[in-house]
Amino acid sequence: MRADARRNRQSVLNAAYEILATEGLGVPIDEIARRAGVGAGTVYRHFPTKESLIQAVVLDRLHALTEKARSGIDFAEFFTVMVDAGLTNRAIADVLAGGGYHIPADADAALTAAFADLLHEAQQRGTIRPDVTADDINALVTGCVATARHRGSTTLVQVVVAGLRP
Amino acid sequence: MRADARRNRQSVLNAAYEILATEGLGVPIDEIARRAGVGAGTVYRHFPTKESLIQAVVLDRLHALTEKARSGIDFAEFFTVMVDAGLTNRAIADVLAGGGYHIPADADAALTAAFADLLHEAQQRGTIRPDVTADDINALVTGCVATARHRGSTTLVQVVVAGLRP
DNA sequence: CTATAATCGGAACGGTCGCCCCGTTTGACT
DNA sequence: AGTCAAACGGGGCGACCGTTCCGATTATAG
Repeated sequence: MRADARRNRQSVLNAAYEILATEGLGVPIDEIARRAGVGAGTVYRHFPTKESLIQAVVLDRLHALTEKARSGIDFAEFFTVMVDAGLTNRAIADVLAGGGYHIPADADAALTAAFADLLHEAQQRGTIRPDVTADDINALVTGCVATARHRGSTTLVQVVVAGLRP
Repeated sequence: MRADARRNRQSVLNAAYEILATEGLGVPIDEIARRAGVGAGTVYRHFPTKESLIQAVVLDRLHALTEKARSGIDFAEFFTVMVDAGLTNRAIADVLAGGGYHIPADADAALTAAFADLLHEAQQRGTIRPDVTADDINALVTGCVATARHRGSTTLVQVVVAGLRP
């Protein structure tokens, strides 16, 4: 690959990462291009569709979360990790909320599976109610993120964690 | 007011109510007009903006919820009432989720106040944790609605209600 | 019945956004 | 240095949507 192409690709990724984190999935491609100092056409050469760019930016975040879930972390703590991820990165929050764009099945499934395992383990150990599913948790994360965003506090997390006990 | 005007106004209201309930706030005005059997211009004669039409359709629902909150209902039960409202009427869910359109301050405030009173009372009586706010509950309602929509169950409501106890 | 003013309908406007096209530039290899 | 394919960029297209406009229509008063 040509040097300028590689450079531009990286610029686009950096710009996309920053803007998506602060603005969410709604930003126009043109703005990402402008911030990267390239034309919109260049963005589309490297990422054939907006969805693919979003994936490129978001996937490693999801992988990081998956790893974290696999690291023997306490379930309740992992819950706060996910809320933090959504708070820090608006694109992540949008993705977790199921906001429009499609995430490739394998990555999504990997996170879901790791997450489900963690949940299941906690349920076996008796620290988490047996009747909740990974989907439920996802919704709760989304709710916590939404509240925590428009005022400071994260007391909701404690409420939810308390409710998750048997 | 001319008879046909009144008739059309009612048609628009009916159509808007139905479609907003099933599709949410995202439906184009043209579709509401089509369903009402009128032109888009007619819709705009009666409701100068999409927001005003949405208000006309949604406000009495909010008032109904407010009354319910004032009727001495149990707090936990009221929680499920709100979730049901969001499940039955997608527009309500969108509004509760703070989805874009502006609801006039007085109606919003009335619901918020009634809701806050109910919450406060329950907290005085010791059935609800003292450190949650009405905003928190709203987020939880939204989360519950989201989950309950894309699969059947409403176990989340029980989780949340359990978590809300001191 | 007729005049007239309110009402109607839907084509058209303006703005936004994802995506494509193509004339121009530029990096890399000889 | 010269060549040329790869990469660039930004104008433009098409779709969508809220809103407006205006010629056609129709209800109603006299």
